[in-house]
Amino acid sequence: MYFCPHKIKHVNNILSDLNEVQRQAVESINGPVMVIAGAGSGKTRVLTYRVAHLISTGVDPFNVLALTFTNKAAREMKGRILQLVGNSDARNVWMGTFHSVFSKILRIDGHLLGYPSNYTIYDTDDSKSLIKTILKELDLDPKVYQPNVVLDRISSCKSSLIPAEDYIINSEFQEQDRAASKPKMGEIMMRYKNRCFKAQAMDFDDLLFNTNVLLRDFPEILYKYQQKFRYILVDEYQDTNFAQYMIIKKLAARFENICVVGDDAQSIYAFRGANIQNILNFKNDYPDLKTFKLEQNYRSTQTIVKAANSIIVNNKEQIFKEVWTENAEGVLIPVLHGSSDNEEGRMIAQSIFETKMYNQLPNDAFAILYRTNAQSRSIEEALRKLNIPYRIYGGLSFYKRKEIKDLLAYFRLAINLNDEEALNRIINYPARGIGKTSLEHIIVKANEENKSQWEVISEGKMAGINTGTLTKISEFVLMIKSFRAQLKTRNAYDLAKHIASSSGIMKELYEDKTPEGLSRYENIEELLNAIKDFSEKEPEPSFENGGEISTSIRTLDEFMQDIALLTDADNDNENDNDKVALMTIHSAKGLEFPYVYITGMEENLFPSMQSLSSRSDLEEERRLFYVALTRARIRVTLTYADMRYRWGTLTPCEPSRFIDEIDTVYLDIPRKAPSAFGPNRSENGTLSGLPASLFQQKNLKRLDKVSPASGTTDNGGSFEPSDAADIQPGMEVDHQKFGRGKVLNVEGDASNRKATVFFNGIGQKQLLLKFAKLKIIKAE
DNA sequence: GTGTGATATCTTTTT
DNA sequence: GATATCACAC
Repeated sequence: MYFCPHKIKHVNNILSDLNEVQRQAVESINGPVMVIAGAGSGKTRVLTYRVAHLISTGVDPFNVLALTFTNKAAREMKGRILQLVGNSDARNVWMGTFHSVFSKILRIDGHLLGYPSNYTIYDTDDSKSLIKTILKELDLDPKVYQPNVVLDRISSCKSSLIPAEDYIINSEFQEQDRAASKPKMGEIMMRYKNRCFKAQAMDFDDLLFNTNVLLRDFPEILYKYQQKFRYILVDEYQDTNFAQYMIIKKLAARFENICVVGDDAQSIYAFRGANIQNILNFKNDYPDLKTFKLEQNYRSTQTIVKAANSIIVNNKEQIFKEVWTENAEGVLIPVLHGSSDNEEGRMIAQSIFETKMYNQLPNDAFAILYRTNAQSRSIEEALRKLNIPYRIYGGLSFYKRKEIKDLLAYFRLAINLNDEEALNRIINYPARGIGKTSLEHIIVKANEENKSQWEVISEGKMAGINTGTLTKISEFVLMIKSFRAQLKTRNAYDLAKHIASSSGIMKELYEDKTPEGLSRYENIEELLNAIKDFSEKEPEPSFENGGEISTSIRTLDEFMQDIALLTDADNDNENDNDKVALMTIHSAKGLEFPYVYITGMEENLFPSMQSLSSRSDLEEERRLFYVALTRARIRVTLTYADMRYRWGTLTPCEPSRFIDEIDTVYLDIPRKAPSAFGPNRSENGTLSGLPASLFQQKNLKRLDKVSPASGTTDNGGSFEPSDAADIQPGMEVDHQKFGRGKVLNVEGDASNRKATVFFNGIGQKQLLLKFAKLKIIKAE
């Protein structure tokens, strides 16, 4: 029923875009497949084409599961597949992060484990705060049992599928904990587990842990999902942990149509339990495995590819492969060196400014990468001084801001009355006279009588609390109950607005006239706007309702499920995207930019101090550097400083060993430190180490095809935009930055006309025609 | 019970 | 430099 001759022709055409190995990997749809994909070798391409190919050969999209690590990757992939298949069937593919897909499974079948379908998801802050409460109850010193360390331990146990019950009786662990003078670790773990369960809450690791339990203990459930997910694809397989490995193995056991894609050289999440052995040993699990190695890099210049290779050979543990490229040799890697972190920032800003002017590039051709989020400040300052617009990815997410979490806690508590962390957060915010001592009474009573805190306060009988406070508590209970009563009847936006004002949060923030208070108020408004958008959006078809689009109202409950696993990187503002990107190297994984700056190339920072003690940690840092280098298409610049503010004081720094590890023939080290503002000339007389001839080299054309960002310089002044009023749906248009695309939709009145355009290889963009320069190529 | 100011600790990296 | 916790005055 999915047979459609037209579609197949379409996909066959696309197959001709692929190189031989890529095509084989896409076409081997039956049986286990492993794709070892070097950086920039078209890994995402293989995955998306594979899904498209599956669908076009008649596989029902409902039977396809594609797992990624970030929401962003999932969304991009989905967009590209929709484009390839040209059919909304593809919407029915289950595509998402491990955590989001498993959380969905648990919403459907978690009742077998005793969880309601609207269980709460605790984020790291909730987990830490619960640990602190437990430490207090057990009268343990938080300096000995640092919440971070405790949580790490809990987390890595769950990632390795070790239940707390096993941990606490395991003599080896007891030994270790005694040696680390943390003998109560097992007890904390048990308590943590029980408290989460009582609160009907799961933390991030529980989503994996419990999914595994579900599939392990309920054969009929396992059977159901095995039947459903006949074709499984896993992205970034090198970053899976043991729990993820076991779940995938179980799901794939029946049909063994499993395709994992990864690059051992880019494994950078061992610190949170990723097990590189999963990819190294994959062939032991599936003897008739087909392995494909993608070694041709289409992204970067020869210099970058070879420099990256010269780094990674320093690692011992890896699958042998040789990444190569046909691209132009390109420019050497400039190494800039400033006297302080502030000067480092200035040099980067200056270099971007010059490169941008010299080559007429947009801001988003540049990315600045760093090891730790704290490094962004000096760079931001320098960019601001030169009026270079930038955008920070990661850092504190919108949903982690205090005011946002406060309001969300009201929603959470209304949805799940047992959500302890939410309750503790808001029972006295805004201040209503229920203080620390009262809360302690409540917690003690709840523990003594083995009740939830909500049960205790809703019964209203508490010794040791004065009657005035009791009244306030019962008012609070009544308020939450009234919110709860409206969950199913009002749409998300109406109810959210109601809660925001009648909880007193709006008033509290409105009265705060400091700049921070103002911005907090605006954030709440932004959240409400997001909920409004959500309320008006069509619900996605889902597995449970057979893909049917439901017509019922969108509730707050649904909104909370939607955002529980979202991170900052997910609210992309499509309209203002011409900005320099600032992010950690970790969050740059999977992305590419024409020009990349890797900053803070200093010992103890990159590689980080903590990694220096063990070889495997150092190797992970080196892989991280490899990832950073291979993000760049045209030029990568390394920077470091002699002095840097750390913990508020100026500390001296040494250049990173990683600079020495790069073969010097690929480096461009200015003989004398360049001045902060003079033109930044290197030895061969080129501006910022960039020969003008770079753009005339014929091989680089190939790069231009992949992403037109740099192609704009080729036809410099010849771009003449068409009149915005002439743009109509169906037209083929050219955009200076995004290249060719098709107009899908146009809306809004003359001054505010907005077009939705699908750009080849980039995806769907919303453009304000007032600003976007589009040239009509074909009028349908 | 609330609010203010002083001080200790901090920094990996993310779902 | 920023945030979380603590001590003390209301």
